[in-house]
Amino acid sequence: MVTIKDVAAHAGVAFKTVSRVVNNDPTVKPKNREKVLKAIEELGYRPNRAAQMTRRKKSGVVGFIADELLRVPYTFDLIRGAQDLAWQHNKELMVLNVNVNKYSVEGAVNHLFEHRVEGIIYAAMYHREVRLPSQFSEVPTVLANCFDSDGKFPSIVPDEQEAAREITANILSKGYKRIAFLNLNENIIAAKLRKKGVEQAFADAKQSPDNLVIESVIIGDENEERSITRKRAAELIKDFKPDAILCGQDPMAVEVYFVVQSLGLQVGKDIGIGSFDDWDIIPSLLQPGLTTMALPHYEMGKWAFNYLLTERTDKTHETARFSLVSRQSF
Amino acid sequence: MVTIKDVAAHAGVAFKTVSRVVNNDPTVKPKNREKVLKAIEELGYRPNRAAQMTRRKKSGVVGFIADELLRVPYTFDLIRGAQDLAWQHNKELMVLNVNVNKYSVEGAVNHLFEHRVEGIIYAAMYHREVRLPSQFSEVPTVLANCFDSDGKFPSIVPDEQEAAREITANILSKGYKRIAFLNLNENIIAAKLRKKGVEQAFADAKQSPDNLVIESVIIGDENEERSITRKRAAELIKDFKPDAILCGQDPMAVEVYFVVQSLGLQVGKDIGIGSFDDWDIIPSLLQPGLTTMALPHYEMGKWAFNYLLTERTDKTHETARFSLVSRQSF
DNA sequence: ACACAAATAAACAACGTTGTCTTTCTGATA
DNA sequence: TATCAGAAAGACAACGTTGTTTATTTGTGT
Repeated sequence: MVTIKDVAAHAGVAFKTVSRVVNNDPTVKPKNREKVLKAIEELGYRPNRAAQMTRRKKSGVVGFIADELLRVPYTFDLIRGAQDLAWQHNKELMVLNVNVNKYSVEGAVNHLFEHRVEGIIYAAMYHREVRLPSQFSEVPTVLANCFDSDGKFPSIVPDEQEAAREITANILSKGYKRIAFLNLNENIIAAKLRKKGVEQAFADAKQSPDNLVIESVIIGDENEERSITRKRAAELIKDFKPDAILCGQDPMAVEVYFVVQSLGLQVGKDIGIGSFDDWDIIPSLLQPGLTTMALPHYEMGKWAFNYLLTERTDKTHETARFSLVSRQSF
Repeated sequence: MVTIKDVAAHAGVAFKTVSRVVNNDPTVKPKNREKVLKAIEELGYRPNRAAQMTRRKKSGVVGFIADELLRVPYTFDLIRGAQDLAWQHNKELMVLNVNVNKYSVEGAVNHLFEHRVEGIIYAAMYHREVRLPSQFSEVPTVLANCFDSDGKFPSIVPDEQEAAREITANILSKGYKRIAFLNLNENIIAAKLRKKGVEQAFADAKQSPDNLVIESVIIGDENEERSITRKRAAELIKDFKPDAILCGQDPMAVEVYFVVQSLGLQVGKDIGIGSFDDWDIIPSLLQPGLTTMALPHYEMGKWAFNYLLTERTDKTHETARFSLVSRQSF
């Protein structure tokens, strides 16, 4: 590979002058700068990042540990958010996938340390509490879509409660009165908080809680879960007679669409449906399109990277707002 | 950060000895090795990758350019495949996302060159022809899920024709006789080849082409496309009366499921449905589960990385086999 | 105890950059 | 024209490692 010295020889200047040109040092005479640029062009010189890093003693690398991520499509937006900002600021984002079976968190952190990362973003696939090995305290670390019990690390998580409140308020404001909320399993944090949000919306709107049913679907065997969802949805429609159903996640809404159709009803007309996630193409695939609260993954990714960038040290615990993606399901 | 010299001082040996220990050089006496390991442990020393790279003149980095990738969930398996192999061989996979609006291919390649990548995998979101800028010839490059017109680069693409033949043969072998194939737009390579595969299966099984209808859905406005799919599916069921429908991709199958249900028919009983892609959770979300040909993205990613690893130079053009994921839709 | 080879360890240079210090230009002023 | 300050360019060291050469230690056979 062509080095700074090759360029210098070709241009007939000292190699330090080439370095100056490459780094936009203004103390290079235009004539020399031109010569150097020409030589760079002709030889196809590109600075060697590894050498720069060793000399500068700065890596410009931020680590991104994706814990069990990427099995759910939209979670990739977390990475995308961080990536976009990294690119803008001329930093490298080193993404490492970890999961229980194959790649350990310890291994990932070691790897990142060898690259002298200037910070680490630790992101979880779903909103949950995490416990990080002590190594993390050696370098600025931010948690995205998760938090640690001690509150030792700054973190950003989706504002579940507000999201649930917002979509419920929205449903109510359209005149729907009786709502069934098919919540996720309540030992998941998101489910706990969303339940509160839904109830809050009811209280705010001064609606009787008699018009609200909240049920949580136990997550166990996936196939079983699906049958249960369909069965419960059918029963609810028959017994409770809701005029709107709120689903814990978009895939659940798909089931409900099928149930509704099989009962000869029409979504958005006979019954309203709302949901959470904005899961890949699912909401727009359904007919009518599913109105859903989009998880703020992209924003969280950006926030996390920005936190590291600005070298903050406060242990803030931020929440990010979902955004309502309106289609025609209610 | 603690360096090799700090460790040496702490252990009371020459810093070169530490280097030897780190690199498993057998010419270190057990006693010294132990001292050094202890010092490493105590000081928390980690080799500096950047320094290693400059000295060794090898980066150990392979670039992965994801062209418009990651908007479709399963395409991530391309990366996963490459990543897994990279990890196994102690290499770095540097993934760069490019797309028309934001990140240019030229920019990505430059970036990779600065890191002195030892090879590049260029992957496309869907099976298609690509035209790469000349820079790529400077470094070993493999194309995954795409190919170049000149055949200058080795490439691996899914075996569309064989996949179509296989699933069609499968459908026929289960006793289905009349098949409607809702193909993708035929100016897409996959659609062209799959059409051949379906016809081949019919010929192989000595079935009359009268029992086969192939239609391609024009991809334009997404919403419009969906209505068209539903409309055509309904018409076909009514007029052509197929006993099985093969869909160009899983999302299309979702539409067909709804149509079938609305006609009071049951998938897998009154009518068989097959598809292509194995798109995220869609196939298992449907009831009954959708039998579909899974794209071999993971395998292609692995193959591409392995090609670079073994330093092959032949310009082979490989195909990767889909795998049939059997559920209950036919 | 001695020579001598083999095993081990140390010293020193090198990788491709950038930081710092020194030297050499350049041009304005007396 | 001589002087001098400031601009520009060069020389040299340094970053943290590994490759190579040289020196030291160790162990063996006499």
